[in-house]
Formats: sequence, C-alpha cells, structure tokens
Amino acid sequence: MEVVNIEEPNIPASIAVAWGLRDRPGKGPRPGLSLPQIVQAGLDVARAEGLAAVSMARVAKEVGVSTMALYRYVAAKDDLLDLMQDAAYGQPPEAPADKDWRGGLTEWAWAILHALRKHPWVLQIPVSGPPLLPNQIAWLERGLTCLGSTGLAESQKLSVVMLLSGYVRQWASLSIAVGAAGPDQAARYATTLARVIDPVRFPAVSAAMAAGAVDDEWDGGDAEFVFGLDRVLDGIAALTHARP
Amino acid sequence: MEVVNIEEPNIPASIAVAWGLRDRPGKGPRPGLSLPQIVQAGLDVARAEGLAAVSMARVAKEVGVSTMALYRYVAAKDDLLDLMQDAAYGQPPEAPADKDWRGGLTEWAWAILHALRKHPWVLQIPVSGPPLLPNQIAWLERGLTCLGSTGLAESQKLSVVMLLSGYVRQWASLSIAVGAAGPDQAARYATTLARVIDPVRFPAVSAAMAAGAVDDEWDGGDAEFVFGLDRVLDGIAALTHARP
DNA sequence: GCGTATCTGCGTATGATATACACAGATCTA
DNA sequence: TAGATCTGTGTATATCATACGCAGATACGC
Repeated sequence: MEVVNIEEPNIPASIAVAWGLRDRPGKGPRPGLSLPQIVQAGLDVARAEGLAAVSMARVAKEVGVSTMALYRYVAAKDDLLDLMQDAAYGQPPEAPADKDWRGGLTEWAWAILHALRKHPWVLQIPVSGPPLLPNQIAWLERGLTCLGSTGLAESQKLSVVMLLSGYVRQWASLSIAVGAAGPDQAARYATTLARVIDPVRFPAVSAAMAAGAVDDEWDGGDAEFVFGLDRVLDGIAALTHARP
Repeated sequence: MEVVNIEEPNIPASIAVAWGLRDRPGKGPRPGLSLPQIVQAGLDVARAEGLAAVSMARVAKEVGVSTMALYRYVAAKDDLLDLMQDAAYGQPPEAPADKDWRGGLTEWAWAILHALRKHPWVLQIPVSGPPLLPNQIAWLERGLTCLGSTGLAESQKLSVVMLLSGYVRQWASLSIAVGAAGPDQAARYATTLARVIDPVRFPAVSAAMAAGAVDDEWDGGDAEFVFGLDRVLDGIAALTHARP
C-alpha cells in the first residue's frame, strides 16, 4: 500500500487518501494500523499537549509503532496535519429544515466556532489552500444549502460562505489566543500598552482604550462574536434584498 | 544589552524591544548590528526563499554574523518573526481627510491587501495574539479613525476594524494559496474534486462547481475581494443607519 | 590611568526534528 | 511452491533552535 497514487499524479497525497482513492492490492502483509487510528492519535496528542508536541515520533509512540511505520500511511507530516484538521472539524450537524437562510447560517457559524473551541490547535496549522477534504466539503455543502432559497448566484453563495467561515476562524483565533494568555496576562498587556501608546500619535486607539473597549469589556465572550456575525449577515441581507 | 527587561517582567520581549523599551547601559562594546538590520535580513530571506527558509543560521549568514550573535538582539526566533511581521505591514498610508468612513475603510482594506500581497509569507506566521506591535497599532489607529464620525461605541469600532482586517487577511490567505499553486494546478484540483464529490451527498457543492463558481471564474481577482468587502461594509452601514 | 564589571560575538554542544534508505519477515498471486 | 510485494523497523543524515562558556572589547568608578 503505497500512499502515492500513480493514476492521480498531481493530487496532494493527503487528499487522495482522505477520499479513499487508494488501490488495495492486498499483496503483502495486512496493515496493522489504520489511518483513522493514526489521525486519532494525533488528535489526542494535540489535545493533551498542543500542536507543537505533535511530532511523528510522538504520534508513533502513541499508537505503539516505530516512527517510520507512520510513513506507510502518510506521505509527510503535513498530510497528517491536514487529516487531523479535517477530523477536528468533524461532520457538520444536520440542518434543521425549518430555518431561513439567516438562522441556518447563524447556527452553522456557531457550530464552526464550537468545533474550533474544542480543537484550538487547528488554528495554528498554516492555511495550505482551499478546503478540499471530506469534512470540510461537508461543511461547505451545509453552508451553501442555507443559501439555497436566496436566489444568489452560485459564485456569490460561495463567496458568502467563505466570508462567513473566514470570520469565524479569524474571530476564534483571536479569542483563543487572548483566552489562552489568561485574564491577568491580558490585563498586563493592556496596562503596558496604555503606557506605551502615545495619545498624540494614536488618539483613536487611546480613546478606545480609555473607553475600556480594549481590555475591560473584552472578555472574549459571545457578545463580540455575535456582533461581528450580525454585521456580516446584515451585509448579506442587504444583498438578498437588492436581488429578490 | 540584554533583551529581557527587568522592569517589565511579564511582557513578551519582542514587544518591549519593538517599542524601544530598553535600557542602553553602554557598558560593553558597541553592538555591531542593529535590530532593524536583522529584521530586514529576515525580510530579504523570506521574500527570496520563503518563510520556511528563515532560520536563525540563514539570517545570521545574511547579515554576516554567526548564528548565536542574533540572540544578543532577539530572545527567540518567534520574536524575530513577530518583528518581521510588523515590518512587513509597514506604516499605513496617510488618511485622505476628505473621505467618508466607507471610502476610508475601503482604501484601508486595499492597503492591507497590498501589504500582504507584497509579503505573502506573513500569512504563514501563526497568529500569536492580538496586534500589539507599533505598525500594527498604527494600522489599527488608521482604521479606527475612519469610523470617527459614525457615532459608534468604541467597542463597536474596535470590533468593526477587527472584522475587516480579519476578512482581508483571510481572503488574502486563500487567494495567495490558490495563486501560488498556479492555474494548471488549480484546474487539476477542480477536476479531481469534480470526480470525487458525490452529487447526491453534496448537491450544493456540485451545483456550485457545475456553475463554474469553484474554478473557472475564480481567478483570485479583485472582483471577489470587492464582493466580500462590500458585504462587510454593507453590514456596518446598516449599523450606522440604525444608530444615527 | 587603572581595575573591574559588563557587554559583544563566537564556537561548541545538545537535543529534537523530519525523513531517506535498506533490510527482514509476512503475505498473497501465479 | 516461487516470486513479487507490502509492512514494520533500525539506522543514518541533515537541519534546526538554543544553552553554555570563553575571549576580547569597552566604559564607569576610583
């Protein structure tokens, strides 16, 4: 079972593997591991010790194999990370059929946020390209479905869904980074900034800090998320009204 | 010149350094290097060979010093990356005073996009926290200033600016990733996806692909960027109308 | 002017990392 | 049964960040 597929030469191996495009010749000995097993081990390590601890050696130890055995299932570490990311997103929840597009997308955005909060390390994986793995496609499907009744063009639907998922990802990234630092650490940041930022050179930032917008109110809570989410959805609503 | 500052124990060293909070005791020999010089060398390497090539050894060779000499100026590689990121953003362009908030923010978003296109490797640096370095604060200042006349609350202004900058960053990330793959590679992706995606399981995605939304039209051009940007700005406009 | 503390730059060492390569044994096909 | 092929493994290599200590240069206190 070689990981590279001869018939699909220019596809990243991780994608081919994830979609199950593999010849199973069954010549040699039965594989003792399975790809989901390895990916799950990666998830466990990432969850317990962070993404930085996810090395091939560490994952191999987790499944009880030698380091190099993993390379029989995964062409490179980046592929494993891609697969871990897809597994972390998981399958999107089923769409309740009785919602309008706005309610559906709101729920969809919340579901993404929950997935990212459950697996914060996903945000540390550098973006390697457009979403192409099965679960990511499933989330995309689910988002596009919400826009089915709006009459938008297909390319517009796609842009809207990408815009929204980008917002969630971006917001989660910031919120988790601040949350991971801890409230006292964040407070120290704020006081330091307050001392360092020149009110003459940065009057608007100073005003925001003086109004407590930067730190005091910023609990990383859901209110801020809803605010941005509503802004984006309002923008989409304006578009649907313009094109009935 | 030790990099850690004793009086500010809990501040990341990179921030203290970037803001010039350093004691200059002037006891030992004059430093032969300067921090901007090192950061510039990092930029050069990243520009020419990508972020992955930016190692301490490579940067040191670039400035003509030994590897360990860099650690007299930077506490860790992450600090260097933070400083490189701030240098890549550079100073925001001056705000033309005769623009309304929407025009101002539009121009601001475009300026960010241009900076990111000029330094695509910035998008590969994992987000370590809220923007705290001088140039990033300057961009924040510039964005907040655009909203000065809207009467929004300070916390709302901040959320809006973060929302917008997040969108730009997200979009640039996707667009650059697709662009870096090259058009032929992207076309191969699309054909592979078309074969792999089950129209029964993913009808909406299939419809989008059939309509050519995924690949044919997606040139990563400016039209897609403007579309999402206008959505976000429409959402903000709705807010300002609701609160005059 | 002099001693001394202190800073700079450097060479070396260490531990972690991804991954290439070749081999032994297991398994299926002919 | 013979050969092809796949699996798991050990070893080797190259790269990386960075800790540590040393030699020389410099400026301050006297």
